Amino acid sequence: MGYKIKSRIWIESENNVLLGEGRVHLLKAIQETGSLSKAAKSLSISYKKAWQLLDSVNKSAKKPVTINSIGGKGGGGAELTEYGKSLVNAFDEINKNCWAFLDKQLEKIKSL
Amino acid sequence: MGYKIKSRIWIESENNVLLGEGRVHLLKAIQETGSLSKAAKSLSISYKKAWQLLDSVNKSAKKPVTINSIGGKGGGGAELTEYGKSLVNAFDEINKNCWAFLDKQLEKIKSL
DNA sequence: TATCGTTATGTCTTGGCAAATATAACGATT
DNA sequence: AATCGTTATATTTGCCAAGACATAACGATA
Repeated sequence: MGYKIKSRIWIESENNVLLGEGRVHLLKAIQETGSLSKAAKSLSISYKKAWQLLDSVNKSAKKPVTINSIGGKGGGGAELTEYGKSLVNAFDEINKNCWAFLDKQLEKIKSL
Repeated sequence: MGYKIKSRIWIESENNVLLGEGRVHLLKAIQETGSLSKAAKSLSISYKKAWQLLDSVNKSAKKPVTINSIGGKGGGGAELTEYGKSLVNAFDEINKNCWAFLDKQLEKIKSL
């Protein structure tokens, strides 16, 4: 019965997308599973798409966001760096603040 | 050399999109040109796309946003209602406020 | 050195959306 | 009733991005 205000935010670095909601979801899934391929499965996206996203994040960031290992015990894996974790946390916080801010602004529409 | 934060906001009503940036651009162009077909040309989108967008806006809104006339002098035309004008103004204001808010939040990323 | 489950890429196919095209309906003006 | 530039809508065509598929590279372990 009411209006809702929705938003999507993202962070760019030198005209490249660094972080958005999809990328943050992926980073969180990597943190939980310890592997890029498992993260892709848990998000129901192809491994290729996940890899391209992560590659783009790491190329846009000033410091590495993940450490990826190939081969070895278990075949390899991926994990977030401390920098990556703090980026994810900062993005989440900004996003939540933005939602709260927009909810207040919505009154301007409802009163019309 | 710096990070930028970007956003896209939109307003939904009963799970239908009422207003977004594209729709607001279209409404402004209608206001300036007095016609949906001229508005479509000025935005370099097809007439069909413009018509579908406007139709969706009018179906989602509680009151008419435009008055469209078919035939007659000049073939017809479209113009914003007072309600339509106030919706556009409210959206613009919310959007600008959002940008300013996010610019402040960006410090949380820069300091990492 | 054979195995294993990853990361890292290239290629090929397809489904859905956008654009182009066509045409009907309309009504004030002449 | 003929004209005109719209609004309104259906149909077809074309294109691109996402997905499916395939495969190479890797290195710890045994």
